[in-house]
Amino acid sequence: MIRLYNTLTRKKEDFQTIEPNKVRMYVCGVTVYNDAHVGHAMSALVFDIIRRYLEYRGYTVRHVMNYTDVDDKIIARANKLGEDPLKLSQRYIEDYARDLAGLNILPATSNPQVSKTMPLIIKFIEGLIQKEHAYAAENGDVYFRVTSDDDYGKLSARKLDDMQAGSRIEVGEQKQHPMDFALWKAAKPGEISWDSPWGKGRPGWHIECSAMNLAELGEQIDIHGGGNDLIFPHHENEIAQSESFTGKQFSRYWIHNGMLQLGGEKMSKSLGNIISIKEFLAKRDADVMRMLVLNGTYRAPLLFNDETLDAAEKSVDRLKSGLRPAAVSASGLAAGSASELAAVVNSAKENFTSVMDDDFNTAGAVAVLFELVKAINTARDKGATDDELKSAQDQLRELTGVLGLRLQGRQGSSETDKFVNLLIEVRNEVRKQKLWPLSDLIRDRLKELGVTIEDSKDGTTWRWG
RNA sequence: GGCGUCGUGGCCAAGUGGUAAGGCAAGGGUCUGCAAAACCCUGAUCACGGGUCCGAAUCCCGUCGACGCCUCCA
Repeated sequence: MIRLYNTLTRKKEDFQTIEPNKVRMYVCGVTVYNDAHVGHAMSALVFDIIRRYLEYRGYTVRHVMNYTDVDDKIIARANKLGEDPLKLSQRYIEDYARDLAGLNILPATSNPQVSKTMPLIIKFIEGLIQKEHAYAAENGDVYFRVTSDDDYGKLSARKLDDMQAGSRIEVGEQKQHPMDFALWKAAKPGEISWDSPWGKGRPGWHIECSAMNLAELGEQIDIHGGGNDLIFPHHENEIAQSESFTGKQFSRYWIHNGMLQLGGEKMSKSLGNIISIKEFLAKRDADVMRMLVLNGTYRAPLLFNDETLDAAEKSVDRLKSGLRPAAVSASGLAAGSASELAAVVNSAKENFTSVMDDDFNTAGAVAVLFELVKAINTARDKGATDDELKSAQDQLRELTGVLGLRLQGRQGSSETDKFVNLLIEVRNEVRKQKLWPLSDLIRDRLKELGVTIEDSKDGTTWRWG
């Protein structure tokens, strides 16, 4: 039984899907107006890991991630660049998809866009007006009436009375209550707009997700996810809209990831302390970012700096060490050692599942994998053959795969490998003659070229990386 | 100010009632011409102060501190 922490109840709960063995999961995507940063990567990774694990546990996951392609910032950027806003956002949608692929994140089952959901959004708003949960203002804006929703504030644990102090009304807004929020915004001159019963305009931020949820997954979903900075107001307002519209519970479980921290602060576009996914991938392997996330708790803040990244990189290397082939001199394991290895392999899967079932405890899961690595390496040191290592290494590959780690070493071409082998051969001759300075020179120079040499009493091995 | 999350060894970080997983770093050792890798060994009583309990890092109260939200935001 999987248990997960539900923001709605602030407790861990048993995971029960609406339909047996099927999961309807909606995760808030990004607003596409410039390069996505590693904070977005964290969120995408968290839900990729959750999705992979649910699939590993036998669920069919319908994973929807939206793109907000109509928005103030997109319009502002497009105006600045003299570009059509929808073309601009389309460009960044493709760009983000590439970033995610670079991070080995599985494509969502579906990626709806606001600009392609207009008829349903308008229908949704009309429905809310009919039920008196919303009202059109004279200027063509439409607002959601928060006082019409009895349990408004339940997700973020706020009460309307407590919130009014901090709220504000922009010039030109015609709200009946300060906390009312826009479902539809009347177009300003020159802005991209769509026709509606309230005149030309475009949707507010929150309504799109409610509408796309309905279109893609139906009235009720199992999991709704996103960064914890979306709890209020975005997700709170989504609940208000959807539940007021359908009269049913919207999402059973709400999962929120913590924020990536850069220098003690949340990384965000508005703070400007940004490292883009592209910049990251130019310097480090995708596995490093994933390991950074895996080593922590998805709900907690995640420290992103050279120190934590270096450690993550070393951790990835360590996992890879378990996949190395048998020693050159491997002559087979003694019976006792073979059964020790078998015992760890047998318990690994069970332990892995048991910790992951507990609210996706990836840090615990990684610890299980390190135990497996240690057992494999110990067996190799004791003379295990490739054959004897196989089932353990298969297990390691399977479980790291569930977490989305690739553990690929750098590859050379068969051409370059020939030359490396030649150099190793020459070096071995040099070593026989005990010409150590020359031998070490070859090793050092190859290291600079990305080839690591390891000598043992039984021979020399090498690898890229 | 309000609401929320959290405070575990040098760093990252599991564990949420029965005497503290794992990774990184550091030190010692085996192996090695040297190195690297791998393996073995070495370290914390869990922010602080009260309380509940036979027993608490784990529950309750308080203090201090950090972060997030309350405005766009993964």
